[in-house]
Amino acid sequence: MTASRPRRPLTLRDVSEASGVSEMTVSRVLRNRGDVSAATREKVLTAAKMLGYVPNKIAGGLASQRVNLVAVVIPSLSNLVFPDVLGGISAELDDTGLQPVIGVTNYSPAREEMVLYDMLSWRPSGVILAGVEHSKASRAMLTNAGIPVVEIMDIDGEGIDTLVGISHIRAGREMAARIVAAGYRRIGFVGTHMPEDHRARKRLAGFETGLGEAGLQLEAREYYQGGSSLLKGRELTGRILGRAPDLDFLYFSNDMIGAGGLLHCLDKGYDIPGRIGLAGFNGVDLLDGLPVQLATTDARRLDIGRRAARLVAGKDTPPADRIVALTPSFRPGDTIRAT
Amino acid sequence: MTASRPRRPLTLRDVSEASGVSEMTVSRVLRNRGDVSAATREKVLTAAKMLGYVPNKIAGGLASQRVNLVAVVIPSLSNLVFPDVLGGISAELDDTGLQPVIGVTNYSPAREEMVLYDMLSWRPSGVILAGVEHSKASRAMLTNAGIPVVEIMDIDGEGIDTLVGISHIRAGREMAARIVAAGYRRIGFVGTHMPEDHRARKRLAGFETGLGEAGLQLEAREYYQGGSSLLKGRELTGRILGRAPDLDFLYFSNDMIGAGGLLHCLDKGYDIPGRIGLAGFNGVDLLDGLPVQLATTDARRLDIGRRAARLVAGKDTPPADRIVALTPSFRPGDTIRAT
DNA sequence: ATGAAAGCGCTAACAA
DNA sequence: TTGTTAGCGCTTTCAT
Repeated sequence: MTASRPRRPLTLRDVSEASGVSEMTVSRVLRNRGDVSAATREKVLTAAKMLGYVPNKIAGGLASQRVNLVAVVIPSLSNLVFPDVLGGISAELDDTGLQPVIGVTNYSPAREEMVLYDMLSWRPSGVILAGVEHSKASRAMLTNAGIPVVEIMDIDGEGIDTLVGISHIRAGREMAARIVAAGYRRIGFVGTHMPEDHRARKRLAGFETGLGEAGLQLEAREYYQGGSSLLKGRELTGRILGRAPDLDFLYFSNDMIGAGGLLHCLDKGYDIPGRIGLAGFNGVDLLDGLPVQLATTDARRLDIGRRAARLVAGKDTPPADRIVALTPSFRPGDTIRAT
Repeated sequence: MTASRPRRPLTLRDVSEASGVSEMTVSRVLRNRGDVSAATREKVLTAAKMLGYVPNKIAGGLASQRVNLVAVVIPSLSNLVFPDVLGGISAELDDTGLQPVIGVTNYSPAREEMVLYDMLSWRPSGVILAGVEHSKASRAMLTNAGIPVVEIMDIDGEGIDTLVGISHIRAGREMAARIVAAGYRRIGFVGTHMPEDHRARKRLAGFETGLGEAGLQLEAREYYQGGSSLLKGRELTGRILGRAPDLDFLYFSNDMIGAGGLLHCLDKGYDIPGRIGLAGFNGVDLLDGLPVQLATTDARRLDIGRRAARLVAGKDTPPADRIVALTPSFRPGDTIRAT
């Protein structure tokens, strides 16, 4: 038995009248707050359900000065890594009454600023955002918001409040060390050329540092723009090996183009990992079924999401130094010689 | 020059006092509404920026009874298709002042109900949600909300308000017709077993209808649960061909497991598309670099997102029959014999 | 072009 | 256990 189509959205008052109970008590029942007798409770719930009442959180938020939203700001949804992070956040927020609201910046600081402004105007209970590089205005907004702010993915830089992530500089450096230890010497890099993808940039910087520590340097680089796909990985790999045929290792800025590169090398019949070795970054499960498994670094995406969520939810307290540093783990796969 | 850290969030009143202009005029400036002299305008903007004022949309929404949010409800983010849909929505909403808010249901009707309840309690200007199958309560909520409701992806079923999508029944049926026309006769299916993935179910049903019209039927099926990956596609394909080695075609419920199946067949050295043909569904670009291109059907994800967004934004008016039917397009790839 | 008053629908704080 | 009152920060409406 449903009520007929209302022209005006229902309010607490409607439920109050239908149940013969004060608005305040109705409010209490609907929020499970305070003591309400079982009988009243029943009456109210029945009336609310019959009318099809949906509370107005706009009004509720204004009155209580409290909003159960957590702003989550990420650069992209099509980059495979972010859905994983969101999964971790969402899982950990599930039993807290907090709800994530997602904003996408497309790696643009200007857009990030707009998205933040928009989200903060809803007065969320906390903010989780990717990266530590933000415009001055963004930093100011976040500082002034007076709510927990967790910057995720990257811990190389100055945080606003709390950081949760891995060091990409170190991840790049350690990959270089492994590659050198495995005996590779003529090493090339294939990666994105987005100036705003700071994490990719830092990995490369760390990688070059690592090579330098072994007295080596990058022999060739190939950059691309836009999203990553197998096809692009193939093309770029063909190109870099065309220019520098004697490379014996390729480091890719992510698994997707790394896998494309791998397919190119398989196509050409190169001996992997003997003649040439390959490594990507992220640890994307999606690609696990390829004929040969790409070496990579697991970026701990799920854990990053979880830890960040626990912090904004108040389940964890931030460490004294305000940095939660996770350890990326190396996955050898089949594309790098055993040391 | 930034103002010092405020303990209390800033209000219009603060900007009003700092600029010596009434709250009302400040409000007008900040929303570009009504006539305000250039001088006043300047004063207000300066004051607002200096203080770092961020408007309170909670209060604004309550006062104006208008909220610039569009609820977007989808089953999953890790399924590659939804980010594409979101891309279309986001692109089309960009110049409307409307903002998408994403909710994820994990293919659970109960969760969909909760997500909807939650989102509707923020009084959004419209709702876009995937699929036409919803709980009775969900339908009631949406009907009573008094806002545009666009159900996307699927047009096989009864809509609440407006539908934008493709017919999955027809997509399955047409794929069957092509396969039969190409001369394949012993056909198997590999797909998800989620009872709540209605679109996959309908494609299979349409596919079987199509086979039936040619006097054929499925020779074998292999179901799986959970997400799709290359690895899973490999395993299932190995399994189904183990059980039914004489199959000459495999229809997969999506491109990801289809690609896995393809890799398995390449591994085994099967003649593709001679000895065995393969087809997936969706038209996912990500996989374009595989050694052999999988036949598939482009599900028009981006267009679906765009058209849905145009409808909720009022850029388009719904057709008389309230159904925007898009035509999925077949992509032959290399895994199906030429007709 | 600008301002003053009222009130959006709810909840905090207090009273009964 | 239930009810009353005031007011959250903004926008609508009307006045000037």
